[in-house]
Amino acid sequence: MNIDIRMAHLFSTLDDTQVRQVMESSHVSTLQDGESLFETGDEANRFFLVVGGQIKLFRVSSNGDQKIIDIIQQGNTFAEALMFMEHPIYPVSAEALGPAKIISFDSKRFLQILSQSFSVCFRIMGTMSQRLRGLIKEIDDLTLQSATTRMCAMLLRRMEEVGRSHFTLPAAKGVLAARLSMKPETFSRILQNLSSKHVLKTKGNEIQVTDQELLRSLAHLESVLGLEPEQPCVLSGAKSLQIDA
Amino acid sequence: MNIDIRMAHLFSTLDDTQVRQVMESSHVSTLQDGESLFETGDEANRFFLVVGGQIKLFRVSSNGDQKIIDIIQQGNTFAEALMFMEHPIYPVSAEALGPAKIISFDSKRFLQILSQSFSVCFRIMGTMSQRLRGLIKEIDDLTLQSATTRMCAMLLRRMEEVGRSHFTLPAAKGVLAARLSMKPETFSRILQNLSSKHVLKTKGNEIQVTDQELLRSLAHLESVLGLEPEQPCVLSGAKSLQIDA
DNA sequence: CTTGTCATTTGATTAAAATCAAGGCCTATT
DNA sequence: AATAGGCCTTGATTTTAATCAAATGACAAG
Repeated sequence: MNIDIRMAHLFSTLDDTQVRQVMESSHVSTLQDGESLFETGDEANRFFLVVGGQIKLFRVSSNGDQKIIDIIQQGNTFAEALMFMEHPIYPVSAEALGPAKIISFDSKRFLQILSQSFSVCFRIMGTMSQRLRGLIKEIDDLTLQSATTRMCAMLLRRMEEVGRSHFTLPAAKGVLAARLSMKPETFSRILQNLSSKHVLKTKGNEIQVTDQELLRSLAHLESVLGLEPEQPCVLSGAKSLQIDA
Repeated sequence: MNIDIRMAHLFSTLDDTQVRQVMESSHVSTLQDGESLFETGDEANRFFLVVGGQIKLFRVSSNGDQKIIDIIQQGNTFAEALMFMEHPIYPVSAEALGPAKIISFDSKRFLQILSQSFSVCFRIMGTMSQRLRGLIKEIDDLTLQSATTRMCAMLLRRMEEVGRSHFTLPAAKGVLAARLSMKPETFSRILQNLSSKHVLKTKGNEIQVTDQELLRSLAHLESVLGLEPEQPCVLSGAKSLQIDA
């Protein structure tokens, strides 16, 4: 096993001895698509590093549909925040999104190592407060904004991430829909509407943004009000999806 | 100056001595609307607590218009994540949104205090992860549930808090509405509908829960599906608020 | 090449909550 | 008591997204 866990910044400041210590309590698993890692309410005595693929964190509501809280990309750790709690319980469920490979670590053991180094502590606090920020932002993404706004914000984020106006969606549309807490149908319709407004072109999972300006304003809800009312979208079912006004 | 900075989770586990130490390096400022606190690219050696008002975090894009990243509400700290980084640079600009009052803290000094003991670090990490959990819960409160569900959950919480089925709403209805992320009108209608279903009686801000059973099930969305469809509520405007169905 | 499965799209409909527009009802001040 | 300004309520309407129901498409297995 020659994976260097220092790729994850949680471990990046550990020296060789510490890495060895940590690895002693670790366990590598290969997961198939949809395979569960843990569920909401399980006792949380391990945390994880995604070595390959993606892990989906989600909750299931009583009516059965799931809200995707986060999708952890390879190279990142998750559930490490819980290790500082008294009776840690996973607040979400986790399963592989496509085939994935993960390493799990014993929380207690890692805490012991932490108590040797402040710099590792500080790093963790850094990640945690970034995550806090992210969640807070997500909360108002979810409350203050419409489905279209959320969609545009996501596209914009993605666009800035890759640095080009042409890119591939980072996951299946249905998954992204859930992530943005909307139904796949709604996702599809919004995309279709943006397309009819010449904001972007789609081909499968390929997106080509053509009107960056408009996308940006839609994503921020500002200036949208300033747009001139245009003739309604010709597509009959799309009445409710009009961007303008 | 008798502000207790322990209202912020970052400080919540500090003892009196530590609070005093932290306060020594602090500085209180009153900001007018639009007054700048720092700009993108500035060296980040302080972090902040919003005591009053709101602070807007934003970036200015190349074409000159600004993108709002976040709005920090009073009682919250911001830019503290940066203090755990190597060469901290503010990634956003910050300015007051309306008149605001903030306290700034010296990051290095705070780190020194942290370095005094692992237990303080661990406690902070503990609080942070609790908060993380809280936010996750809040996210699905907001996404997985309907306005009625949120309302019922809030009433139930309140009821169990005071331990009686008769209680006073903890704030003005409009405020509660905003808290539950709905409009005052919606709040009013839901209350009215619950009333017509004999779940509760209202008189001003007084609530008397009469059907605890039903309230509970509405708050959990379970078993709601099992209810028999009843005749529609007589009030014409209330069609969309029916609980059953 | 067919079949089956799964994801996506499309259309029609319904439901939930926002919005718009009055009114009503307190309570504080004059 | 009269008036004004806040809330809160109510009604009508519109908007948004969910739901239901079918097509369509894509891809892997046989």
